[in-house]
Amino acid sequence: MIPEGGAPIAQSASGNGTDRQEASLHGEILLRLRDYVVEGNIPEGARVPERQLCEMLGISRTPLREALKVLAAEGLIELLPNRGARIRQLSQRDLEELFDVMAGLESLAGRLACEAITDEEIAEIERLHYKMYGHYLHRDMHGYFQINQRIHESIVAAARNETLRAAYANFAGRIRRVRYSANFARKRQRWAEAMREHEAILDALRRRAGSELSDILFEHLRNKRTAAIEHLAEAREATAATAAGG
Amino acid sequence: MIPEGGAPIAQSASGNGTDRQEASLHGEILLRLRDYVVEGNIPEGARVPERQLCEMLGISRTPLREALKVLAAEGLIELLPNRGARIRQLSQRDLEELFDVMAGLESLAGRLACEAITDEEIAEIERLHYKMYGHYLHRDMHGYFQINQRIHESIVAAARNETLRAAYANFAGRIRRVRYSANFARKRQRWAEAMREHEAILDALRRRAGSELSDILFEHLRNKRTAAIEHLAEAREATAATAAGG
DNA sequence: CGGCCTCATTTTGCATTCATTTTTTATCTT
DNA sequence: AAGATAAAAAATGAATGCAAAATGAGGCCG
Repeated sequence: MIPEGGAPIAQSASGNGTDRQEASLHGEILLRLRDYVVEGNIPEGARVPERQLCEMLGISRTPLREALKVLAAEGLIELLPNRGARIRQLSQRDLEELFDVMAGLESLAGRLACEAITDEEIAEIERLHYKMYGHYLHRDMHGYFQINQRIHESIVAAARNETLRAAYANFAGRIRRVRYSANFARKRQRWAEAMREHEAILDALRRRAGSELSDILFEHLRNKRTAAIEHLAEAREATAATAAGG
Repeated sequence: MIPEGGAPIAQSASGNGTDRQEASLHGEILLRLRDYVVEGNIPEGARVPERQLCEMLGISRTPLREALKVLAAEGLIELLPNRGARIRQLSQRDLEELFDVMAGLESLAGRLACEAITDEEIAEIERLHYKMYGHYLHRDMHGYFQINQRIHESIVAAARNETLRAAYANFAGRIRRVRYSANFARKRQRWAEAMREHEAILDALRRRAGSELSDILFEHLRNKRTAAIEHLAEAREATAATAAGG
């Protein structure tokens, strides 16, 4: 007997760019669960009872468990033996490591992009850059961040390396929930720096200076990391205090 | 009823460095299957009937299928809908991409290593380097390759980034079977070049010149890639000819 | 004689069931 | 009353059963 209360399955969710394997229940479930987790719909460290998810998704435990195993392999959740699944709690160290790996991958993407990028693609990135500059001038954080992400994705796409793109998407998914909250909210100085770095990125890209671009991208992401970690540490302290204080 | 003909389960195989999750049947199966595939015990593109694997491993299909899903997520096998698992056939393009990603990760590892590596670790790598040089002088390919791999692993270890190490191990596993056969068998010139590059790597490492080391490592791996792809293309042509010719 | 269609067999996908382990709760002891 | 203990409830891990899809064989038609 299949419970019918849950959400419909068919609507393939719009995703984070990782591999899509449609049409098989567990594949569909995987996509939906991944997005669900990545979007941050479940609090960190929270237990995820299988039964509940089954009802929510309207399926039996078998395909669900298969999907959970994959998500665990991707690093999104933790699977404690005999104790079920938990949303993976990222320690500060984990985040530092993830940011560094992302930096390495983008650095690589920039280097490869210089070998293959077309003038049209560069023009498109320039267009995004100036649009982003507009958001910066208007202090529109949300718009800025969105375009910023598109620029970085464009660079990864220009690398013409599907394996790299998939790996990048995977790591991006792991830190996505943190990344959203890890902007230089009030740090205007850092924001200005980031803009300058982006100009340098564009410049190196125009000149197809792969090695140089690689360096700039790494440093850029490194600075992002520092800002994000600081921000997150403050946020966690705050929530810890709230939790403790009542 | 559990068939008892198969191999015993308990012996945790020595592995490729990816995450270990012992003690749960599917975890044990995952380790064994991964090693089994990585070692190249199954020909490329071959179908792997679940039933047969179940008998071989002495388990039911449920944990096996969970393990297969994970291996597919890791990129070691392919899971065609309703058509079962195949050992993933790596196209030449796939290999190029994989080598580039490996190059990027090692490049990153070198950069990070320069920030944290101790004098003792450098000394250890130097020791390996000279040992490798000995193998080079004696034209001992196998010994050379083994030490070479240990050097690269040492650099990754020195990066002090567990996330990076796991990703590196994953990608290394995917191309392991190819890598073994992808040496500069008769190309003595390339071998000499590789030795020179290794000296440059050591030099940059001693000076903790992260950005420079990053460049050198990338180029080093890039050259390796070229050699490997060429070698593999020849090998595939040969086997194709053999298969066609009878 | 070769290509196509139909049917039997095999294999995969999923649900259900059984066995263990964990977690909770109620009771008992100190 | 607090802690420990044991039984009950719930959740996980694995196996089995059933339906659907794919593969292969055999016959039919051109």
